[in-house]
Amino acid sequence: MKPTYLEIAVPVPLRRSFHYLPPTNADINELQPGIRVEVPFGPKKVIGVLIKTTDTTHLSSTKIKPAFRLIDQKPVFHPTIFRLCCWAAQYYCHPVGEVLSTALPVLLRKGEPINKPVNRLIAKVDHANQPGLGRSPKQLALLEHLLAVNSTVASANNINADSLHQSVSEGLSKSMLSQLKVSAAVIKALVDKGYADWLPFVNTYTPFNPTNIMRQPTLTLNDEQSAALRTSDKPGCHLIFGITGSGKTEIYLQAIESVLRQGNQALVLVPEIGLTPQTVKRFQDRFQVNVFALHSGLSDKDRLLAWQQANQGSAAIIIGTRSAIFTPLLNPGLIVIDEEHDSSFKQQEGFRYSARDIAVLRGQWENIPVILGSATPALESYHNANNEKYTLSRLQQRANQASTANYRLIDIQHEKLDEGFSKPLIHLITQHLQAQNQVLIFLNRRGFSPVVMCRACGWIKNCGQCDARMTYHLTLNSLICHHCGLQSGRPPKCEQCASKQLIPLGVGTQRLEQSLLRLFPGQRVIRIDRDSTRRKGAMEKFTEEINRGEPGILVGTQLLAKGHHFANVTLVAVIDIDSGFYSADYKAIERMGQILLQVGGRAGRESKPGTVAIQTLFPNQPVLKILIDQGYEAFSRQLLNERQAYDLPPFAYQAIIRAEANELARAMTFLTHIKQNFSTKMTPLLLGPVPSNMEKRANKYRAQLLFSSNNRRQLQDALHRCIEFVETANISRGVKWAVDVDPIDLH
DNA sequence: AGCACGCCGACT
DNA sequence: GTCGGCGTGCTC
Repeated sequence: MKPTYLEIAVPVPLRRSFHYLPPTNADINELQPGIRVEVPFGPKKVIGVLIKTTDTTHLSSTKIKPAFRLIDQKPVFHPTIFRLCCWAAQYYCHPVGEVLSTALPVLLRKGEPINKPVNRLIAKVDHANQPGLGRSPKQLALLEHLLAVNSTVASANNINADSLHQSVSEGLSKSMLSQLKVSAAVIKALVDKGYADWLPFVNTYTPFNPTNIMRQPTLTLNDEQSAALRTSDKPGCHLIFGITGSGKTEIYLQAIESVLRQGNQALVLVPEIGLTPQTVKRFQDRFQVNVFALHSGLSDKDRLLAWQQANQGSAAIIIGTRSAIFTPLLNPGLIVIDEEHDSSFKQQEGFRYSARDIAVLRGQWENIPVILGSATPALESYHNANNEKYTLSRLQQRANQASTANYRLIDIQHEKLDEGFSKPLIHLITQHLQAQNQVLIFLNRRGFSPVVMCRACGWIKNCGQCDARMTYHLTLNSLICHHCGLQSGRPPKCEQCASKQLIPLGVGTQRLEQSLLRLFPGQRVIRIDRDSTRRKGAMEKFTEEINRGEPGILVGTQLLAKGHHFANVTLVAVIDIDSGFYSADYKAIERMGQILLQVGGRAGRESKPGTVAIQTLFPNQPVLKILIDQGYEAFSRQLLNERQAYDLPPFAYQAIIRAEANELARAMTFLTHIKQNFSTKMTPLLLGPVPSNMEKRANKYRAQLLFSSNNRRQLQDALHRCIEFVETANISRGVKWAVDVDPIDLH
């Protein structure tokens, strides 16, 4: 018999697999792709994944080592997830070992068994009427509990560890006992009397029961919502383009409801902003099933538990951020991507995948519907809907009868600004406050001022490690670089001419907060940005205070635009929209439009009409006018026309090879080598290399080479050839390089 | 990515 | 004379 070799993906950034001999005592039937294998790798032991077995190898038999052991009997990867990972490794040009690794919960990555037996206290008698318990009420109660747990029905709303969901007829684990507040002494006494004992127990989960899934009744949908729900219930991808407040979540809920009724599971992806607590709560309030929210505070153990229950069909709904797209589902029924335009669905480092795009593919492979929802869809999604790759449902009414906000541009070309505020805006704010309403001030720039300048000679404090100015932070009385985190004290004098006249130029949220307190004495001002909400629970405290509804002013960055609803805000003021117009990045305008509508959507909920006031130097800017006069769809069409004219995505496919080094020349030379090696000049187009927008960042010089083509296949071929070249030709000394397919920012 | 091997400066 | 700096190269 020919020897069989194992082709193993090892979690290292190497774009190739490694051959091993099977462990000496391996059962040939267990060699299925997707099992974990512990192997020697250099001087270490690592956990790899079996890609496949093969009868041939290019290696001499002296080089091949035997694997230590097979960790799994059955593949730890659900077939679809395994296939998705292999596809993603290819598509995103990322080492397959690292891709597989990101798709697994941390504990499984480390080689934990999928089902680790846990010791449980189990009754050793079949009734509680035992001698010696008459004077021990607590022991008797415990024994009765151990015998009675059979009939216990797990509460569905609790998403904590192993205390529930499984049938508890087989005893109680340590954590369950401590939740029941049973003392160690009582347990010990019962064990000593021989009525109970600790035995290893393997958790298994059974698919949830699809009867009696509702906790709250379904709401009535309006015509638009009903149409959208009907459209979205078939396999395929469905875009729900609904203005803020149009009731997208209710459609998700009802789509999920019909999936659950068939005994199938739903996977919901949300942006990275605190998992939008209100959304999660609505799911848990509606359904009487296992809802797992994969938030950042979860322990590795809880994460594995959720993964297992999803994998075994007992979790009915899984809500998570980007990486949750790799959660296996026994009975997949639906994938929902909420706020699908959100950039957090694209990982921005390492394995740069788009969870949204992977979701669409996963839906195809599992033959289930995928619902993408947004008030401001990404241009590529809208484009796909226009091309009938996705269905499109529009929701243009606010479900709760609230009127839509009216937008108003404030021309500040001839206005003298008082710490960022124009006179008309101050007037408007005063009116809304006097009417006992709340006002939201939006500025996407934290800190006090983005520039500190010497009045005498014009010197500006720059970051020593980046090509960037340092931002002055009032609370710390120091300067911080927002790109690398470098912090330095406030300079006492100009470092060029020694003048003491150093002035902060420009406004950030801290400065707005301060001037609001001066302009509107006695008003409460709440600032919400990354600095003020860093503390755990701070955001919750703020939202609670805001929702009490007393008049006041909220000032903050885009944190304010995401996920939170403020019912009493009637005026949203946008301080500086103009930076979107002169950015070098062609996607800046799209993002500007999205953020304008998202933040505008915070105004005028409930019955109070809302106003959105926008300060701008360019009140006649055509795209801005289209957005405000005709809405986001007209705005999207306009941008798509421009993208088409310039052959930009979604009309072309792009990828970037990024390089960073200690000197710019090194990074540039590296990329030039790649380009020169690539003989075909026509397709795909190679642009650059060019230094990145911020050439120097955290003491590294960065450059990039852009690939652009109308043909995805050709783009992929070219990329793979270039990577092959980099890995064989010895040109990457001192250069850190990475591939970004479908980049969302071109910096 | 790790980790080892390997060849040149400041120390008991 | 050694300890250790991180440059380069390999991992089945």
